[in-house]
Amino acid sequence: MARLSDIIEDFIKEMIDETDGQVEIQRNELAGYFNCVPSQINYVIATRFNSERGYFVESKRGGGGHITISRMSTDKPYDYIMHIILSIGDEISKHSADINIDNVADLELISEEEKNLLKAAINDNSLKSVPVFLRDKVRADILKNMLMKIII
Amino acid sequence: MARLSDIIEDFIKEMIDETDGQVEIQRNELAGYFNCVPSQINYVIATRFNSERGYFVESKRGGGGHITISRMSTDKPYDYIMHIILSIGDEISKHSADINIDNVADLELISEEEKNLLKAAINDNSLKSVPVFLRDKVRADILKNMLMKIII
DNA sequence: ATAATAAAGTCAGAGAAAGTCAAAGGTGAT
DNA sequence: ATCACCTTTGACTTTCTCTGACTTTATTAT
Repeated sequence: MARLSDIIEDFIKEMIDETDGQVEIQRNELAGYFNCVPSQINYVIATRFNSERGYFVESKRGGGGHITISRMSTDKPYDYIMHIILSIGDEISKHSADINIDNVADLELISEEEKNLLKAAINDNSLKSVPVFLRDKVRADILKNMLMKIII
Repeated sequence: MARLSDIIEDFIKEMIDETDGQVEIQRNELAGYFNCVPSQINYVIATRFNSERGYFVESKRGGGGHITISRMSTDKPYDYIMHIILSIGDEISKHSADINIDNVADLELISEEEKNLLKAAINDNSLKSVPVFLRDKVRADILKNMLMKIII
């Protein structure tokens, strides 16, 4: 059951694919196209095109205003994954880990199978014996260790 | 006299059969159909569609929310992996885990990359924050969960 | 300069869906 | 009749989405 936000997300991603990593949108125009309030575009951008997901957003208000969304470059998979590893820190929630994993999978830096394995390794079922206060720490260790293995 | 939970279980299993191993349900809708409280669906899922029984469950809350249930595939020659999963027990040493992983890789049931990921997930570096007395238990959970994901 | 207009941003509240948990209700074996 | 185990229920919580009123910033016309 794809919600409107999902549809808008897909639409923007297709635009980005077609334009080689960067797209400029008009918030009101896009909202008009999808028959929603303009602020929903902000919601989609905030939840789907944030930096955790590998996107960079700039905008300008006033006449001729616009929103520019850029996808981080994946020319150098090693650098990109290394960047993620470094950004993970000592702890990571399951939600945040999933986002990072989806991100590298979306960029085709890992296969679907690898994505599934990464997710299976760090979900709460795998970590059910670990005391809750330690889980996010263990999750970060596992994720970093596995990502590191991928680029080695 | 079949309890309602059994009826719901059968119903979901039939849906899974018809849709080739994976089904997406709407918790409230299903509860409405069976005239029960929504949380009964959670009960059925927790008791009948858990990983010990070869199912994987994911879900999303909020508008457009849903529950996805996947069943281990039966048409692939993965009996051996299931056998290993069942034989692992509550704990497994790193050494023993490595042997099992090598075995599965030798039989070409998983790729080299998958083998590396499995090993990376369960080594002592990944588990360095886990108290030593708990490590083999966590290792067993992670390994079983990942292997299960492979045969889904 | 100033005012009007044309964008985009913010934020809180309403709504939509699933999750949790403990208490109550059945059922079957001893 | 009791105990242990399974099932059912519902109140409360958490997460995700959508909306609209209000604010801020930039450009254009007077």
